Order: sequence, then C-alpha cells, then structure tokens
Amino acid sequence: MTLDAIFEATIQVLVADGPYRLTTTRVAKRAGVSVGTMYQYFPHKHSLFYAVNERYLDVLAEKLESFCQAHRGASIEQMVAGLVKTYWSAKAERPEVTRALYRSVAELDNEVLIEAFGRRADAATAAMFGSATDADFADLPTVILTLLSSIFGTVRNVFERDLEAAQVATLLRQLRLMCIAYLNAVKMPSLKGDAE
Amino acid sequence: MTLDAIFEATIQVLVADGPYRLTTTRVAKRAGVSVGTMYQYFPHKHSLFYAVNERYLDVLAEKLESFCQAHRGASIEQMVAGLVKTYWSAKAERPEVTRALYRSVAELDNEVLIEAFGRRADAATAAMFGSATDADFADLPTVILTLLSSIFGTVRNVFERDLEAAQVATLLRQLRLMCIAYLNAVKMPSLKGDAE
Amino acid sequence: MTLDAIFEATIQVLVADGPYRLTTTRVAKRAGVSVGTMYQYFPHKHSLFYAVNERYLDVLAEKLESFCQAHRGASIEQMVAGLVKTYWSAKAERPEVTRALYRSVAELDNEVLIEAFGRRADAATAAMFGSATDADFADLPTVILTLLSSIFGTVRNVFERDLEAAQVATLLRQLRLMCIAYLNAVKMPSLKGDAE
Amino acid sequence: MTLDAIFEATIQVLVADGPYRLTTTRVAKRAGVSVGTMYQYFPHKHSLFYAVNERYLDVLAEKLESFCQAHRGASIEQMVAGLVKTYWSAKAERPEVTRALYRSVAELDNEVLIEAFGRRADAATAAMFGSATDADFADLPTVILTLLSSIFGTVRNVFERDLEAAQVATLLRQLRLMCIAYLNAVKMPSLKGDAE
DNA sequence: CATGAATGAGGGTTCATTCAT
DNA sequence: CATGAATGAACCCTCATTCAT
Repeated sequence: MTLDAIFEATIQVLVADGPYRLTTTRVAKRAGVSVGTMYQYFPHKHSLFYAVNERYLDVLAEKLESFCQAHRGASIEQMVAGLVKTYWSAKAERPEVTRALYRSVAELDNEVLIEAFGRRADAATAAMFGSATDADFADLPTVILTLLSSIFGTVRNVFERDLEAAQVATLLRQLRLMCIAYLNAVKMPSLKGDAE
Repeated sequence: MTLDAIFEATIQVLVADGPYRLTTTRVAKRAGVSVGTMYQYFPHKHSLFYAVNERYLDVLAEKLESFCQAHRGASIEQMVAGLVKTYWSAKAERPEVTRALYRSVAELDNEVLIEAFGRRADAATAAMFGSATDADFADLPTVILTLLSSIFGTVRNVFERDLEAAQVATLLRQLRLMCIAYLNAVKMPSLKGDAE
Repeated sequence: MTLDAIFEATIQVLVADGPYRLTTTRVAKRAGVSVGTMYQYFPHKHSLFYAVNERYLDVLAEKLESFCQAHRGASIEQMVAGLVKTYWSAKAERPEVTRALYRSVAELDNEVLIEAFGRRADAATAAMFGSATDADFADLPTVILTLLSSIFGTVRNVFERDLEAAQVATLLRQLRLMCIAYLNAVKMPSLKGDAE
Repeated sequence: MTLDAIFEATIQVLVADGPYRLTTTRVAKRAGVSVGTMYQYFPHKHSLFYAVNERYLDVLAEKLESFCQAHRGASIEQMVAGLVKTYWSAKAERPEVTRALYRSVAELDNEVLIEAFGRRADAATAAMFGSATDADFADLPTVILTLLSSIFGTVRNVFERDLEAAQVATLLRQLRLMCIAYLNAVKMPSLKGDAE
C-alpha cells in the first residue's frame, strides 16, 4: 500500500540521511511515488513526520499493552523482567530506526504524542502491577511513574551513549534488579507476600 | 562580552523558536551583532550550536564533579540524595533551556560531547561511591553506569513528559528510594556494613 | 525551450554585466525563469558557465570541421584564406559575445574544453592540409599547430586590442599572407609543386 | 617596502588560490600588513588588481623596448629571433604568474592598460624594424601590428593549451620561421636587399 | 487522481569596506 | 598612521509547496 511505502521510506531516509536531509522529494522518490501524490496523503511535511512518530509510538504502546494484558496475576519479578525485555526488544529490533527517531523528535511538537503514549503505558502497566499476586502498593500511580520513567529513561540512555552489547546486557540485568529492589522497598507488607 | 552575548542569544532563540528556527541571522540579531561578527567567532552555524552544548555539558559536569568531590566518605544514602538533587537542580534551574537543549540534540553529531560528559560523570561518581563508608561494591563501574543511567534517564523523562511540580517532587523522592534500594541490593556484605 | 533561454540569458548577462556580475539570480531573471528552475537544469552556477562555453566551442569546432571537410584537395592558398575567414566570421558574428567569453575564461577550469576543441581543430585542419594538391609537409602536426596558434592567437589579439574595422581587414589580409608565406617556406619540394 | 610586499602577495595569492579566492584579507595577511594599511595604498580592491597588471605590463614593455633599442640596425632575422625570445622569456620566467594574470584579466576593465602596452610595443618594434639594414617596408605599422599580434597571440595560445616543453621549443622555432617568411614576403625590393 | 517542473522565500556564508581604538 | 573587529549587502543554493498537464 502506498501509505506504508511512504512511512517506510521516511524511516529509511531518516536513518540513512538524518533528519536534516529528510526532504519531501527524497522520501517520495524512495517511496516510489511523486511528491504530488505524497501531498495527497499528507498536507505538509510536518504531518508526515508526525504520523510516522504516531505510528511508531502506537506500535510500541500496543506491545506494552499486550504484554501487560498477558501477564496479569504474575509475580512482580516476572512483570519487571518482562516489561524491561518487551520495551528493550521493541527498541532494539531496529536500533538505527530507534536512534533516528529519538533524534528526530526535536522537529515536531510531539508533546501530545508523548503524553498519549505515556498514558497508555501508565494505564497498562498499572493494571498489570495492580494484579500482582505477590505485592500491593499504597500509591500505585507513583510507583508506576517511577518504574516507567526509570526504564524508559535508562533505555534511552543506552542508545544515546551507544554502549556495547556486553555493557547493555549487564545494564539491563541491573535495571531489573533495581526495579525489583525498588518495588520490594515500596510494596506494602501483606498476607499475599507470605510466599516470598 | 560579544561571545557571551552570542551564546545567550543562541539559547534564547533555541528556547523561543526551537532548533528548527535557529538561524544565524536570528541569533545575530538577538545577540545584537551582525552575522559577519558571528562568523568571526564560529566558522559555521554548527560550531556555534556545538559550542553551546559543550559549554552546557561542561557546567553540568563541573557541578557533578564538585559535588562528588565534596562528599567523599559520606554514606551512600547521602550520596544518592545529593546526586539526584545536584543533577536535578542543574537541569531545573532554567527548565526551558534544558528542554530546548534536550530537543536540539538531533542537530549535531554530539556523540563525542555526550561520551566526554559521560566519562566525567562516571569517574567523579565512581570516585565518590568508592569512598563510601557504609558500602563496598564488587563491580563499581557497572553499579555507577546503572545508577547514572537511571538518574539521567528519569530526569530526562520528567522534562519530556512535562510533569507537574507535585509529581516531580514525588518522583524525585521515589528515584532516591529506588537508587538506595538498588545499592543496598548490590553492595557486598562487609565489616563496614555492621552499623546498618 | 527553457534551456535555450537560460543559455542565451547567461550570454546576455555576461555581455552586459561581465563575468563578475554573472549571478544566478540575474541569469534566472533575464531568462524569465526562477532560480529553482535553473538549478533543475544545472547543478551549480559553474556548470551553467561551463555548458555555455562548451556549446560555444562546439559550434566553433563544427564550423571549422565542416569547412575543412569541404575543402579537401584545394590549394593551400584557398585553405588558408578560408580557414582565416571561417574562424574570423565565427568570432565576429557576435563580437560582444566573443569578447565576453574570452574574458570569462578565468572563471572556469576549462582546460579540458580547450584541449578538446584544440584536438578537433588540429585534426580537421591536418586532414585538410594533408590533402592539399599543391604541397606536402614533412611534419604536418607541427605545421598545423603553428598555423592554428598563429591564427587563433592573432584573432584573439584583435578582440583584446579592440581594433577598428579597417585595421582588422588589413590585419586579416596580412595574416593570410603570413600563413601562406610560412607554408611555402616549410613545404617539401615535390612533383606536385611543379605548377608553382 | 610595503608596496612591493603587497604586489608580490597579490600575485602569490592569485597563483596559489586563483582570481576567485583573491580576497583583500588574504592578500593583506600574505603581505604581512593589515587590511587597513592596504586600503591606505589602494582605495579599493580593484585598484590593487589594476596596479598589479599595470606594473606587470610595464615591466614587459620595458623589456621589449630595451631589446628593440639595443638591436637597431640589425638584420630582420636577428630582430625576429630576439623579439620572440625576449617576449617568451619574459612570459616564461614565472609561468604560473603569467597564466594567473592571463586568467585574471577578466576582472578588470583593462582595455586602457592593454592599449597603452600595445602602443609602446608597437612604437618600439616599429622603430627597430624601421632601422633594419636588410629590409624596408611600405606600410611598417601594418607589418608591426601583424607581427606582434601573431607573436603575442601565439605565445598566449601556448599557455592556454599548456603545451609540453618540446612542443613549445618547436613551436617557437616555427614562429620565428613564420615571421621571417612573412617579412620577406612583404618587404620592398631594395638595394639593401642585395645581400639576400 | 498522479505527476514532477516550476517557484521563490529563506537559509548559510563570504568579503569588500569602514572606523574606533 | 596602523590595526583588525565589525558590518551587512549580496551571493549561491535548497526545498516545501503548488498546479498545469
């Protein structure tokens, strides 16, 4: 489908030439359509860029949601491990694309997108952790905000500092450790906690 | 001094108009100098941009270093609390500037800058935590990388999601909690630890 | 056609304003197109300039070739007279253009063009004089080089010194005389030469 | 002396960077003076350029004049040989300078200079050939014009086509031959001519 | 609907020239 | 007088956007 071709072309140009060289002509050519056609789908360059980000965050949110949905009732340790893995895998699948999008964010006023994504991630994660069989939290929203900020932020840092594979593996392990230590520190003492 | 005026003008334009609208003419006008003068100090737009970031990261690194220097031999709890506070304060001093610079990163190949900053932060923090009187770590570099990634990442997330003051305060408290929980989880059992 | 308009505009600007004032905007305006359009045909100013020269030399070379082709087997006197006339006529057709192009040479690294033109002129002229019925030359290439250098150089001098019509006519007559005297001086005594 | 330094610097920049990169700052720096000082000697760039050319042509004219002065009463063969040699040597002494100046001519309206030079060359040469002991010419001015146009033009052609040393030597020999053949063809039959 | 040539505002950069020191 | 930092008009070139075909 034309639209998909345009999206993919945008990402490819972004990765290959950087946000600075992302021109409508270049994208159109790579997508195999004319500029005119592209303007039928997107009224201006900005909207194209916006749509690409929207789509990207949408897919990401879906992955998180589907993971959270599937792991209700698990242990917080499983949840944390899975959450980190899910988020990292989604980002690491196409690292250059991830990096390119991280860097291209400047171009658009995407606060709306980020907020929407944040809300979805918060909600899904909160629902999952709320169903944990081995822990309860007095202020779940705060816990979730802390957890996600830490995970998302750390992952972003990895890409920014361009760490080596070995370092990344270690860091992700430590990240899990950190999150679990945190959750255990803030969870309420409960009967459920007996199994520990 | 002219140079400072240019720096400040760059930041102001960045904040007011965004990286996309950062043009040499605009910066020059706001700095109260001619384009020609600007080009006497910076061989091209890029270098101006780069210099601003370099300066910013330099100040940031210095603040971290001076804090770390001053708190050798403290407890890990004090270190964590101070580290978070120092980093956050530096970023929150001029929030719009911080946000503007976070977003402008895309424009320049600043991996070198980020790496240099990372190394300085790593070194200073490692030296401090290595001197902690109440904890020892088997793999200090990894612990530091994790700690800083988490702190830096989380702070960045705060700016990206544009959280409210109250949320921020809570989140920072939780962040300290999380870091301490992590450090306690990974520290080596030691004689020094007796006091715990 | 747009392209021809651009060529002609370039020449006109060159003539009217000189090579120093030949700007892309000026050419575009005179050609009745936008700068953007010009850049669709020529990747940069230089290439436009180059193309104009190329075209000019190409036409010139063709005229020489066609004359030489048509006068094989003639007498050297006819050849010389025709050669001078052909070259001069081509140059004198639009004297200001000729002068403008002579002066604009500095702007472009046109050694390649000049060499190419030189080779074509050499080849055509050599073929013609090689077929002369009343003379043979021991070292034809050298004779041709001398002949053409002298003719081309003299003509250039005329334009540079901006001689009056009467002087020009006289000079051209003398030039023919000089060339013929030279050829007679260097030609081999031969059976063909009997008629002399 | 400062002025000489500026002249030499101009030429060096011209040779090293081409007429396009000849900027006042660059010349001043190479001359070891400030732009301000340069503007004390030359009211604008153009005048500097003009002066350099003037000086160059002046030296050239002097060489021709002094040769012509010294060879009054010689044979036309000696005159021609010496004239070609003198002119060529002057040009070939610093070939890059010659080439650079040939190309830079476009920048300035130097018709005046060229005319002045032409007149001096004409006068000197005419006086010399008028004193030849072995030939008389009915229309000396025309003969001189032809002779000089041919010599000057041919030499220029050599630089333009960038011929090899061997070719150059041959060409110069032929040029002498051509000039002598011409002079012999147009000289008046005279008693002086007996020696022939 | 698709095309892609045409547009031209606006960007980065240069450099002849000035003038306070 | 010499200096060289400051100026800003003007240059070359790009690219988002339009619209006749």
